This record gives sequence, structure tokens and C-alpha cells, in this order.
Amino acid sequence: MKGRFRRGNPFRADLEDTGVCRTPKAENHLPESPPSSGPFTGLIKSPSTSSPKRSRKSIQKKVVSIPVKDSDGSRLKGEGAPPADSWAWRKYGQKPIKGSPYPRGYYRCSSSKGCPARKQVERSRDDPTMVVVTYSCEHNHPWPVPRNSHHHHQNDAADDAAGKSEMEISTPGPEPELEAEAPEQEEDLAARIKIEPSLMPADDELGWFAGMDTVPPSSLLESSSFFHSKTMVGSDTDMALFYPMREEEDSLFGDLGELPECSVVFRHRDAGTQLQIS
DNA sequence: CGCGTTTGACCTGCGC
DNA sequence: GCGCAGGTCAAACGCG
Repeated sequence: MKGRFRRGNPFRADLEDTGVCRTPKAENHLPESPPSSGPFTGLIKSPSTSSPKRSRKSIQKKVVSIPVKDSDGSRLKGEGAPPADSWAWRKYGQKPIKGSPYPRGYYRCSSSKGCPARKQVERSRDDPTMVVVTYSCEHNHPWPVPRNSHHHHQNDAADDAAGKSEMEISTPGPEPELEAEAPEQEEDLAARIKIEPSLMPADDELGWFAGMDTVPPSSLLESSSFFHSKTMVGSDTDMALFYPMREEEDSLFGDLGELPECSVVFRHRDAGTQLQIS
């Protein structure tokens, strides 16, 4: 009913109103189902290791499973609401996935212009109580800047009404009260977030993190080792991470809120003393 | 009025 | 080469 006229070339130059290198859409075609081989099966697809045919750019992909209960936040959507992280995500599509009773929602980061970050949200078919959030970003792209100011969220009604929308993930702006509670909420959520161990990126796949110019350098610099430690601890399936936040960082990155991997990266600096693995 | 969602069409990758 | 499935686009629409 709505966008039926189509529109032009998929490689539209204007594509980037947002500017930053967006790849042709096809390049975002991230294989959801792992080739079932290799330690990173299914998670992070590195161009160098993928089929010769693939011309896609390097796209980092991370998958996080979150209990629906936790992820729904204040709104529980039928299809598995994504965790309410503190980034602004704009939904740009939804597709029914074959074999899955739940549609997958496609979100693009709107925290900053040109942000290439994307995420897909769908309910796990194996475990309907879990929401699988797949974050992806191209190499060397900065991770979205925490959105502090503008925030617009309005889809609750629509989502609920539609009863099929994944819902938007943006969280209310930096609300004072929310900030005060943030740490606790984060802990709670983070403690329950399950990061698929096999999805942990290899060092050379941290490109997009390393490319972040909006994160504390020190945090970035340690991202690599961070993953190491993460990988180490997450030897088994249900690895949960728990990162209390420091006050100063809270102000700086408090908005990063529940975005699992980002939170981890940003707070890694303190991981030495504050990291807890449950 | 601006931003985000909805949703069918369109495009590309990939398997056969 | 064909068809399928996944991923993206963008007009229309809704909400604050």
C-alpha cells in the first residue's frame, strides 16, 4: 500500500543523505545462517573467508540473544522487541523469515548521520522467549554516537496496534531519572544478556570498533584484548557479562546503555576491576 | 512540521 | 540460468 512505486537505482548516490559510506544495499546482505563450520560460524562474516563470489565489504556482525522479558522494556511486542539500548534506531524494513514464525525487523542507526550501523531483530525460533539482535557494521565505520539530544519515539501505539512490529529500539533520551537508574538496569539486563561465544569476533574483525572515532581511545585500544577476555570467559553457551558503570563514564557513555557489545567495549577500561562474569 | 513506522516493490546473492 | 530468500528502498501515513 505504500511504497509501491519504485524508485530508482539501488546504488543511488543520494543514498547517503547520511553520507558515510554506505555500501550498496546488497552488501548488507548478511548471511543469517552460519555455514556451520569454523569457530565463528554464523556470526561474523569476514569477506576474506567467505565465498569467492561474495563481494561484500567487510561487515562485522554480532549476535546477542536477550530474553524477551528483559528486552521488551516497557513495551512488549509480539515479534520480539529488541533490547532498549540507548541508540536511536530507525526501522527501515521488516521481513518474514522463512522457517520462522516471527518476522525480522531491520533497523538502522539514527543516532548520528551517516552511521552505518544496523541491527536486525527477530525472535529466536529455537527459543521464542529470546530475542536475537544482530548488530552489523562495516569495517572502519564508527559506531554510532550516543544520542543525547534528539529523540523521538512514538511507535508504541503503532507497534502495539500493528501487533507485529519489532518496535523501535530507541530509548527515551537522557532522562534524569533514567540515568539514575541506568546502572542498575544495565546490570540487570547485561547480566542476562547472552552473547553467543561463537560470535565473538577475531582480532582482525574489530575493524569497525577500532575505527570508532567517537569512543574513548583507551577503550578502543583495548577492544582487542577485551574480546580476548570475553572469548576466554565465554567458552560456553551462556556467557553473561556484567559491567558496572563508573560515574564519569556514565555521563559520557551512559547513553550507551544496554547495547551489549558497545557497552562492553566502552567500559572495558574498567573491566579489570569491575568486570564480572556470571 | 519533523521524525519514525509501515509495507509492497525491487534488487542482489546464492543454491541448485 | 532460474528461482528463492534475504535485505533495502522510499512513498504514504501516523504521532507528538
